[in-house]
Amino acid sequence: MELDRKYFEEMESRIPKGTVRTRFAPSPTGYMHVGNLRTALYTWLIARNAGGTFLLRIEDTDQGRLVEGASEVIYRTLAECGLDHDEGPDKGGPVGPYIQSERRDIYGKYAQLLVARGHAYYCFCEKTEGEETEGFEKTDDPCRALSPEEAQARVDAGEPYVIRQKIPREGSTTFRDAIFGDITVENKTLDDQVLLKRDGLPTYNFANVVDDHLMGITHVVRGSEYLSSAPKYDLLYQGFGWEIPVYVHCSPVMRDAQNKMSKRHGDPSYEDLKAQGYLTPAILNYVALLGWSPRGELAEQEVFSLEELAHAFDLAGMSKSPAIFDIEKLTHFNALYLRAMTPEKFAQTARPYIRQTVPEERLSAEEIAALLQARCERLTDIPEKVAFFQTLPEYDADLFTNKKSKTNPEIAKAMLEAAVSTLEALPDWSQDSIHDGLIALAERLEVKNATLMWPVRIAAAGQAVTPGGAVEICHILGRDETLRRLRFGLGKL
RNA sequence: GGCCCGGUGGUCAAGCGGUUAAGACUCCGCCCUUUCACGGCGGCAACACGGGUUCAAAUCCCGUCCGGGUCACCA
Repeated sequence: MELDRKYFEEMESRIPKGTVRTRFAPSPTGYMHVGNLRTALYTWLIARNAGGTFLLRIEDTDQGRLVEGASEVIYRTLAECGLDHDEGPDKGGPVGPYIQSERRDIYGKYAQLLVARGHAYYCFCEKTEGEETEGFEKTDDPCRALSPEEAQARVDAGEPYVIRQKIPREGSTTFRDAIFGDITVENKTLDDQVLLKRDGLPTYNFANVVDDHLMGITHVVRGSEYLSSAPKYDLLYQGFGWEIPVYVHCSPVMRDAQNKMSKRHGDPSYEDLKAQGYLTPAILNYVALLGWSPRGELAEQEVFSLEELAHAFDLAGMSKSPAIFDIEKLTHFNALYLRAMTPEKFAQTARPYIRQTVPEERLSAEEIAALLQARCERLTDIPEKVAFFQTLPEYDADLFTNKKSKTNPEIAKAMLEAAVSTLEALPDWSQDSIHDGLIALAERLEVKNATLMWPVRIAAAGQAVTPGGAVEICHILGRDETLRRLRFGLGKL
């Protein structure tokens, strides 16, 4: 079989040089789990930190696993997160196509090139079904010894075949990882992995090497589960005579000490987290720190915008050990981001959640939001917290008893009666006048503020714990509703 | 099982031969206060184990144990 020199020269000529190029190469499963997102983030950060190029490649090597709309999840997630790519299926670029299923013919040609270079061979053996897992000795594949002419003859005769990598039997291979350093393995522990399958499609490992090279990828970022196949990658690059990229193997994100995060275990995807009321920047911030930490001056900093991350990011800060995903810490970051919003922005964000349980427009979403900002960690906490504004909950009279506020049913009754007449007589219903009126009343009655405020708040809200105090709640409810609720409370005493 | 990687409080995580072993989350206490929260202050809690090397080891070496990954015509 003739090798088409021109083809390879043409492919080579398209490869951009002299800049950092990274790629995020997900399989379109329709599910972006947290580990995936983190890998995408690190990959993006490496490119942006160096002023390089970040590209997206979809690894959809068929295998019947096609999920409708799965690529859209990827595009949407990257866009929402601000991980913009410079090249990709939707953007084009010099080294396309960027979808593996559209690159099929490429792999076959390169597999043949590798055979010609003596680093791969045709194998005509029957498919092995992994039934010999017990025997550790890898018996040499007889096809490895076939002469090129013999192999070619059988191919020409239409015999089915795969193409396998020809791993040297002797010696060892040392590869370098940016995080793990130099790792050496004996070549004899490596197997002659299949490069091109019987159906002519490449295996994942082969497609990756070919694509990464042809796309000019300088930093291969991937999960540490690929660490053990890295020496085979090196041998492949060497076999082709290609420059070996920098490997960046990221340790996994775990759900607990022994299991990775997984859809199967019901661990949340990026979209799930958003649905649970988490903010995108908070998720990114948390996830970035799960496996990377800043050095030097920034070692104490925990809150990072994407821009700040892009500046601060360095490979030296990457962790070698797996990290357990802690939803509580994510929640903490989320609370931080919620509080850091401007009141206007927060109100806008919170409004739909408020309106879930407080549809009545008369009850100001802005005012309710103001009470909420320091008091919620997730947006989804909101509906339940504010429902009492819309509907007075059923409550028991013993709520009026509170030791610290020095109230009991008897005192509460007196306080509510006094509060009702004070509030009725207020010249206007501004927050200030409610506040001043009640404080003055407490003073006049010679009780501590809490003794008056507690029963008022309980009657106004119908529950022991509320966002905001008596004054704010009364103001939001309005005079009529407040008085109605206070009188109703009085009825219980 | 072979090979590879990892192991600092419950979790994330500084540390790079000499530190009272940072910081954050969680939890607990106190202050603030009109409940709760926010904020402030304080506290509990760690170098897996055993040998070396060294004046000196969480840091370097070896072994053990534990955990993970990988050994597919899956990605």
